[in-house]
Amino acid sequence: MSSHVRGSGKRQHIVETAYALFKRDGFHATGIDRIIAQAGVAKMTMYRHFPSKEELIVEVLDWRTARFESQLDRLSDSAKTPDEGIAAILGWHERWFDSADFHGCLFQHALAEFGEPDHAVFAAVARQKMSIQNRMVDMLSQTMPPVRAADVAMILFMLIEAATMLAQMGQGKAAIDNARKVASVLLAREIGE
Amino acid sequence: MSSHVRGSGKRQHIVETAYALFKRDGFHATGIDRIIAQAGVAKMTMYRHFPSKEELIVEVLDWRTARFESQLDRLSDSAKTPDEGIAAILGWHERWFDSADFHGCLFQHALAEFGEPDHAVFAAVARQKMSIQNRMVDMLSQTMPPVRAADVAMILFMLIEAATMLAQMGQGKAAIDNARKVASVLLAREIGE
DNA sequence: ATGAGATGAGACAGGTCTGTATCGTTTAGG
DNA sequence: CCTAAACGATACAGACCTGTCTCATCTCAT
Repeated sequence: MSSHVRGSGKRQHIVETAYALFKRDGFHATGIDRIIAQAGVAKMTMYRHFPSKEELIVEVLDWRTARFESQLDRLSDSAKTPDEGIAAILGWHERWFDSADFHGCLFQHALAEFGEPDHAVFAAVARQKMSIQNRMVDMLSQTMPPVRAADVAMILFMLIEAATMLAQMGQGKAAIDNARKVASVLLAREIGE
Repeated sequence: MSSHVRGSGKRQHIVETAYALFKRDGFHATGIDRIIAQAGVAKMTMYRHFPSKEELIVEVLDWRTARFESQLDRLSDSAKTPDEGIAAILGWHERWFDSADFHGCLFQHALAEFGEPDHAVFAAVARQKMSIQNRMVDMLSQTMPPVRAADVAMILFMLIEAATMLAQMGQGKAAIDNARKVASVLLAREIGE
């Protein structure tokens, strides 16, 4: 009764259910049994789609990366200048911090639980973090030399990542405000040499 | 032969052994059996000192906070100006990133695995993060008004936290360099209003 | 040296974990 | 309608988890 999800929609349903549980409880703390129970799916159905829990985690992270990218793509369309683009990204994060079930950055959490550099989950995290960083480099390269764009992008990236962590500790508003102050300086004047 | 650790030194030995394992493998992924085996200690010895694994985790975090604080205290003694103090903290982190068994920030990892705000581990993380932040506020208050010192301290704190995470992804050097660039601007000129 | 506390060693309980196997049922496409 | 694939339900294996319990041994201060 509850679900007429069919075709390959079952696979996606498992991914999104696992995402919600991983986000709230963590990866090691979330068992396969809880995922399939929450998804209303047989265990073998999950193991036919994903060869292991680890592969499911990678799939969840990559799906989340794609969704995040498409959301930022929509924001970029309505931003003409780099300043507007950066402001849009900061605004997106500020709204995210206030969303109902915000539990910090899933990729930061994945990095914490799977910190070995040759782990598949580590690679998925690196993909997402480089993706957002490259996005800002591209935006900033419109109005500044590429070397400086890389520095400014990394600084903004660092502030956003830290703001996400601080948001989990109840200081998201102040963190975003301070990130904006630094951004305005970085985008207006020179820094470094 | 391996151990003549005795008295209440056994408790401390368990804490430091658990610290090394938690740091490398994470909290949920590290079982009690591995901790006591690595420490060369009976299971009941551990459970007489710590009522539960969760309390052991809190103890490990608080001990690590104290050690971190005493290290920074020594650095503060040889720093006259806020600029020197901030530079010393950044330098400490830069050396930390290059240390042999660097695996990122244990407190960030704890926050990832125990993200519920009313959890004892969460509180231990918050203590450490506020501690380093307050330390910088105190340093900066020597040469700037307290409101601005709070903002600058938070920005520097954010850059340091993000640099620690980036160091785990192999970008620690560039991250610290960029943190230094922002610090020099924050300490020299005005920001915000 | 003697009694009290700390410890070592290991069995044990009860639960959960990942992953596999089996079998009956449902669904979808030709 | 009919066949082949997908799915649900469940039992199962083997390992690991946290935490408790017992008992022999060791250490140390008095």
